[in-house]
Amino acid sequence: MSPRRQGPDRAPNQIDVARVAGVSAQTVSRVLSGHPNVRPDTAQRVHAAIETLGYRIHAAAASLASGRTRILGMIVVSTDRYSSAALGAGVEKAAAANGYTVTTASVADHSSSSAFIEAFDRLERQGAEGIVLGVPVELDSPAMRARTERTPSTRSEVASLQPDAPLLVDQHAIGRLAVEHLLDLGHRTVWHVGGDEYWIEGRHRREAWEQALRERDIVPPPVIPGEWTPESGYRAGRTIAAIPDATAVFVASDEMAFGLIRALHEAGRRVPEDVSVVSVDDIALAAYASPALTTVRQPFEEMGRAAALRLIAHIEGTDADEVSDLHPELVVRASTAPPRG
Amino acid sequence: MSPRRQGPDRAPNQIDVARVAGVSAQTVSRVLSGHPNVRPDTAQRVHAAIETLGYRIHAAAASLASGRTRILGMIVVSTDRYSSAALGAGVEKAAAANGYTVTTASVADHSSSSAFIEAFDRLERQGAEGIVLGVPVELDSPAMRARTERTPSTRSEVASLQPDAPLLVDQHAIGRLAVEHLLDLGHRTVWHVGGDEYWIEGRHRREAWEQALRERDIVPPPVIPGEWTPESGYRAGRTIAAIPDATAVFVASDEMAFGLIRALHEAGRRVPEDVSVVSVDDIALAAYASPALTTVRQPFEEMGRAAALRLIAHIEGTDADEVSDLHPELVVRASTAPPRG
DNA sequence: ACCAGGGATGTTTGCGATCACATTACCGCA
DNA sequence: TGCGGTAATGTGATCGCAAACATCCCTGGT
Repeated sequence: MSPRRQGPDRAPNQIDVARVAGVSAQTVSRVLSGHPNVRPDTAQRVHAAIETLGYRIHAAAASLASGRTRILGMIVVSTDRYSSAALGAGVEKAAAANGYTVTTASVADHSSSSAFIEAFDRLERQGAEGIVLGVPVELDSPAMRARTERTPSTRSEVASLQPDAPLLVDQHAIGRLAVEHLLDLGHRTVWHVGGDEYWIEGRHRREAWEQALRERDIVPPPVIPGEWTPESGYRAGRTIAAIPDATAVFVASDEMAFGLIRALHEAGRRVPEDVSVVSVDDIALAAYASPALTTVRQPFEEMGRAAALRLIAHIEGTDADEVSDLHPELVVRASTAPPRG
Repeated sequence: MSPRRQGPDRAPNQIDVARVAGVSAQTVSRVLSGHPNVRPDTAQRVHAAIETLGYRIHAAAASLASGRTRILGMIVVSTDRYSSAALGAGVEKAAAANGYTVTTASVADHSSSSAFIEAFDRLERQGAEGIVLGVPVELDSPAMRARTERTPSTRSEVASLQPDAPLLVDQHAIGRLAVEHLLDLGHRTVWHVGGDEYWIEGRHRREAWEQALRERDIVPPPVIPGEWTPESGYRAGRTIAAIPDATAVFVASDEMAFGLIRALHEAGRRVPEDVSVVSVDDIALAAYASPALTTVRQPFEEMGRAAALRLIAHIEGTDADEVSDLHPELVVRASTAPPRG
């Protein structure tokens, strides 16, 4: 793949292999693609020739000829957010297991929609046969619609491109699990520190929180805004600390919970004695916060895996063997307790 | 890139564009590659034709013809470790800024060397013109040597492939910074919770710790082993807690520090009053630990950026404009204090 | 012994772009 | 007016592989 090398030191191709093995190039191709109708001893000779020449298939040539690239694209936010990393690992693993490679394009969080389009185009140019969207994208714009029609895409958190399709991991269930745990402990109401409303997950968690409260005839207090980062959690914590009768908080991510709890401690409110906190994700550090976080676990790697498998099934026209539903799970640790008194 | 489509609905190619614009395909190619000798108005017509047809260049065909792919490979451990994620973001960003795309291969931590080789081969087949190694690989084996000779590679943490080359971020400086901070506070000695010795960073940090102690005529106490994870930090913390006169610890990563501090607290040792802790990385959550972590900051994203730029410079034969040295930096927060008494 | 059928292999063609080289158009200057 | 030189564009060959089609040979049935 290096600039067209001349002379005898250029990379060997199928013709070279064919010559050494004493067969035609087509037979080499057949051996490589696992075609059934090749005599075992011929295949043997071909493999030997491949070995001695150090031949490796030229992916660009193969995909030009076949029209297949076996490339999956992935668009993620360019932060070190834990969730993106784990999700990406899941996608990569599932792709590799199915003979696909993954190429990544990252965009800044809160990017303009044109930045997405550009990332999408870059991946399409590169030949991506399907794209995992690990970012909040408006899929309704004409530009995005044209693209998602052309190459199949999966929002990592959404089961399909149908706007009303169930989420890959039920975000409403997450909110419900958190809120009901707190109410069941005896808290009168639950405050909410939101994720970024720009993200669909953030919106859904808030909606679920509201709904769960309303079902018990509780009027939801105002949402305290956040944006996933520990810093924003800290700011929200100062707000909460100023509300004397706030005894229970549902915060949209573990990383925000770290900031939140710090702010509460600084204000002299103990967790969980004075304030109970439930968050979402269950990152590796959640168990090592002070106090250890009660949180709703999301199986990120599984989610990435599921997204990739779904895409691949779509690409290859096979039925997506129904990916086992991915259920969020409440992990009770030390940041929640019944209210005092 | 979808399976060879027939008929009039196939994707438009340069010939189609040429026809619409009333020029030859070669001229279209020239316009696309920014060749200087094209009249502005013809370029205009070509662009218009591209727009109306929705033409997009076919990367596989282009790279087959040109011998260039502008693909960078990246091998990372398939964990959700913060450092890998941030590093990857840096690589991606720098690559995109230079017209390269990044394809990723992940391997499990502690993989066999054959797993690396396989990942490397996958990336080479895909056409990677250079590979960023975000993993600890033995580069000395014949198999790896053959590969790194063929396609340029950069260990993300190493300045070059020379075994004795300076590290991209001076790992020895990290250890020195940490140890000297603690000694300057008045501690008699410093214990060390190691990162994984399988990783070169882990080894270097330990060496620097030993050396810094010896320079002040202190005999290093035994190393307490770890493996980057918070869990291993917790285990190490129980060990430390059992050592009555341990007042200062240098732990090889922030994530381990969370576990370590938890274990110390459970054993009734306060941080920093009884034990001071310095770690490495300065992840986003470090400031929100209890207590906030004193740590040696590594600029992960910059490191990724630097690795990518260095590779690209190598590929294109231009001189690597000397990447500004990446200096680790001690961030003093609340986990360190002078020893009592 | 002959033919049908299919397994094993070879030959030809084309994927979409770029490269090297050929050609044409145009300019300035003697 | 004619000539050289450069800018602008076109033509054919080629990259490495796989699809489609063609060929050959062997086997088994009658």
